[in-house]
Amino acid sequence: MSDCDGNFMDDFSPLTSPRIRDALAMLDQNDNGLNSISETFPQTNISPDPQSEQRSGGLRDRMAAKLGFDIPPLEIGRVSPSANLFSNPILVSSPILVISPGFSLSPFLQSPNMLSNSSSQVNYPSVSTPDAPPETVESSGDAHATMIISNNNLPHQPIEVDLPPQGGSDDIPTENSVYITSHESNADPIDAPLVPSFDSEVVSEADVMNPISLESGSKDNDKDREYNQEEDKVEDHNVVVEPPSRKRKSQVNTEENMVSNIIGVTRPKNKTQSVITQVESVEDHPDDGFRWRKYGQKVVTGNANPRSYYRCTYTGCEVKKLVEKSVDNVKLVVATYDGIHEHVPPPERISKSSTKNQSTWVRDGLSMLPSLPVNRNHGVMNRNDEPKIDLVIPDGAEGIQGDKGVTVFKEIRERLFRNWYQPLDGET
DNA sequence: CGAATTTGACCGGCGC
DNA sequence: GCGCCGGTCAAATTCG
Repeated sequence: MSDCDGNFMDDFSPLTSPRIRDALAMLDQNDNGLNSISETFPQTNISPDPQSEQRSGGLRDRMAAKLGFDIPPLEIGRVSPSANLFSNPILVSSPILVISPGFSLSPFLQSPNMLSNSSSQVNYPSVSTPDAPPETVESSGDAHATMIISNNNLPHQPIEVDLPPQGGSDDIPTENSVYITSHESNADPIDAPLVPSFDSEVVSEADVMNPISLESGSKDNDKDREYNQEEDKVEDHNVVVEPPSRKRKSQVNTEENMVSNIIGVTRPKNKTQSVITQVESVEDHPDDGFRWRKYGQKVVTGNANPRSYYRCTYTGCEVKKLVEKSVDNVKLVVATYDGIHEHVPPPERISKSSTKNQSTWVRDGLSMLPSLPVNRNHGVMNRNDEPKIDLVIPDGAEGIQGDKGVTVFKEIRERLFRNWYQPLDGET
C-alpha cells in the first residue's frame, strides 16, 4: 500500500512515444482537451466491417452474436520487429481500447479478433463532432485497430481506429489490442474511494504494462492475501483490482459483493475493471515483466485452448490474469488483467526485463502511463450493459516530464489519479 | 527443500 | 430444480 501513496508516478518510465497520442487523436479530433466519447459520438451505430463477412461462422461471429454487435476481422501481419514487450518478440501492432464498465471481457478472450487491426477507417454513424467528420475518423497511419466501446446506456459500438504509422519507436512493444473497462457509477460504497473516480480512458497498450500503484481496497483484504510473498521478485505487468477471491461456503462469504458478469462468472457486484491484451507469441504465457503464480487452468467453451489463471505473486497484490490462446490464431495470446498492481516492479526485475526481455514498460514511456485505475468495483459488465467510452486523450495531450525522466500525460494522470497523485517537479 | 505448477473437485451464477 | 459453465481451491506433483 505504501507504494500507492503519492509517488507512484515517479516510478513510471518515460513516456516518450507520440504513438499513443496519435492513436488517441484518431479517436478524438477535438483539440480541446479530453472529451467524452459518449458526448462526441452519441448513439453511434457502427456499421459492420465488410471484412467480417468473410469469417462467418467463426468465433468472432459467435461472440458478435453474444455481444450484440458485429466484430471486425482480425488483421494480423503488422509486426514490430523490435517489439519485445514480452519475452516473445512477435507482437502485433496494438490499437487502443477503452471499455466502460459493464462490458464483459470474457467474450473478448474468446474472440480477440475483435480487438485487432482492421480496416483503415473508422466509421461512426451518427457521429457529429466539430472537428471530426461525422461518420469517420481517419487515421494518420496504416495501422488499424478495432474498438469496442461499451456504455451502459448506448448500444455496443465497435469502432475501428487507424493507428499512426508507428509513431513511436520500433522498440515499442505492440500488443494487438487493449481493452480497458472502467466504470464509476456503480462503485461500491466501501471501496469506491480507493480508486479515483474516472471514466473510461483511452490508454495505450503500454499502459497495461504499468507498474501502477493504485489502491484497490486492499485495506479490507489484507487478511485475504496469502498467495504472494516475494516483494522483490515482481513481475507484474498489468493491473486491475479484483475483489477477494470467491470463497467457498466454508470460507469467508463475500457473496453479497458479488454478481455475475455477462457469462455468469462471479464478479464483484460493482464491477471490476479489466484490461485485455492480445499479443502474438509462441509462448503460452509470455513474460510481461511481472511475476505470476498459476492457480488454475481450464478449458472453456468456444476455445479448445485451455485458459490459465494467474495471480500476481507480489505480497498484497491481488491482480489476476487470465491467459489463453486465441481460438482463431494460436499465435495470439490473449491475456486479461484483472486488478491493479499496488506496487512497482522490483529493481532487479526491471533490470532484468530491460536487459533481457526488454519489457516495454522499462524501456519506453508508454508503458509508464498510469495503468488502468481499476476499482475492484468497476468493470464487471452485465449482459445488458452498453458500451461506452468516456474519455479520449486528444492529440497533443500534455506530457509531463518527471524528475526521473518519467513522462506521463497530464490529462490521464489527473483524470485517473487526481485524488492522490503528487505533482511532478516543475509542475504547478 | 521451497517454490511453482498441475489437476480434479468444488462453488456459485445463469439459463432452460 | 437441474445442468452447464467459468472461476477457484488445494492436494499432489514437478521443478529449480
